Amino acid sequence: MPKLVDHEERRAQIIDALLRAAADTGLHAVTMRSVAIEAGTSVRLVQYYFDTKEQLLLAAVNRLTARMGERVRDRVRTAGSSPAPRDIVEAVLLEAVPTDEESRIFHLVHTEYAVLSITDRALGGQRFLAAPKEMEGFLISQLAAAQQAGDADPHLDARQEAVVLLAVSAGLGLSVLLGQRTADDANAVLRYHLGRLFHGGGGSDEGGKASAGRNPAGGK
Amino acid sequence: MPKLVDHEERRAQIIDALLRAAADTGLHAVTMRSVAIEAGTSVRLVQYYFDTKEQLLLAAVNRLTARMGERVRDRVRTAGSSPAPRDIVEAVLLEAVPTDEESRIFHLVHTEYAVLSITDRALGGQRFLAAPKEMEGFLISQLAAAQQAGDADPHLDARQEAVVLLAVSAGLGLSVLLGQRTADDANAVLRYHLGRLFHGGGGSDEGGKASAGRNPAGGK
DNA sequence: GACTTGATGGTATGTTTGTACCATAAAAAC
DNA sequence: GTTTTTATGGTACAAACATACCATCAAGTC
Repeated sequence: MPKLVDHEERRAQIIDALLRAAADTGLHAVTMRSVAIEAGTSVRLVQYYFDTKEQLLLAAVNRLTARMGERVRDRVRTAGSSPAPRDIVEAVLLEAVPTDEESRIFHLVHTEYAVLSITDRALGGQRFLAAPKEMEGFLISQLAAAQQAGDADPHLDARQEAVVLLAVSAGLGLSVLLGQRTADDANAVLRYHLGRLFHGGGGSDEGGKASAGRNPAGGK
Repeated sequence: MPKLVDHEERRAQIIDALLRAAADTGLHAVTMRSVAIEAGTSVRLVQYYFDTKEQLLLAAVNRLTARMGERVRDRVRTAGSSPAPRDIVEAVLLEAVPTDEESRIFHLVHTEYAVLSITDRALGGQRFLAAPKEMEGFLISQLAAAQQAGDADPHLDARQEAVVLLAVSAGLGLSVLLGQRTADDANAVLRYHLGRLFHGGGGSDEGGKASAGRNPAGGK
């Protein structure tokens, strides 16, 4: 087997093993051994490609944030042929709600890293600041565009609405991870909120309040 | 010193030491030794009062959720002489935004526990489900009351708005913990959102959009 | 005053962790 | 065909951890 090997590919395999292990037992319980076992190799190999555990964890979080960015950009790109701001915003924010198993692993480990970064200053303390700020600016511009197109109330404060949107998205995503809500319900609520924000010109799911979903909470 | 000692008080002291340690170095890095040092005693004493580490962590999360409930009820109680639903809702939701150091410790460790509970099923997997469900019901009833009093648009879906409120509150609180936002800014955004939900009858901070705060993001 | 009990400290022990070291087989280079 | 990389496995080791065990000192109990 010892052919020449694509290092980047091996590293990616090991990092993916780490992500699975972290999603399964928690990031805090990830060890060199558990990663090696999950990857189906030896501890020595993990050392060979990442030297130290800290570097492995760092490489993993880098891959994670990079792929998170890709995911969001993919959503924007595939938001339809000539998407209205509402469609773009909806697509982007829905990304924060984990649906399939892969996205669940993704967001779970991402959340674990985010919380870890609060106390472990070594772990790129400002790694989780840039992306949200950028996203906030993006949402503001989309809201402003909708206002100018007459698809949103011009009296709204675009910045504060953007912050609210970001918080709703993150809060709903977290609640799904915590098992407090189904992904379907979270999606429905997010769309409901967007329906209150944008009028007219809205995506495939029309009608604002109408999309109450299966109302899993029952009557009261 | 070996007088007779109030066990509950000693346990509370040790748990508080654990909370401080967890807020400082992260819950994952808390050890019997670090708790003992933070509490100013020996490891043996921590064993004496909690036997095993797992029981210590469990006792801590119990104390945490209990005090969280107290905090929310305190907020409701001191929400003014004859509070309108908006005042009550505002008071309750603002509790999720950490302001002083004590509440920061509180919410940080609570968040760490919540994320930990996703993967550690031993840690009362359903411990973080009851409180939010109860809260959701409470918010729904407050919104319904406001609608009947004419302080909120009767066309709104009270349940979905309640879920949005919960998500906004959690999302804003998390963003403050992550250092993405100041507590003041988070409070202002939350009040802005409430201003959009309730009209008339509202709390001390009047005017909806007007409360833009110091706008730390600058122009665009 | 003798004795038991409650509260505490110190230390030993077995396990797990990250990392360093030794070994080797296959390919590449010459 | 020998020699040098490259990729991999196994193992050894010091540190840290949770926990169990031994010791002690001050109160209460009789």
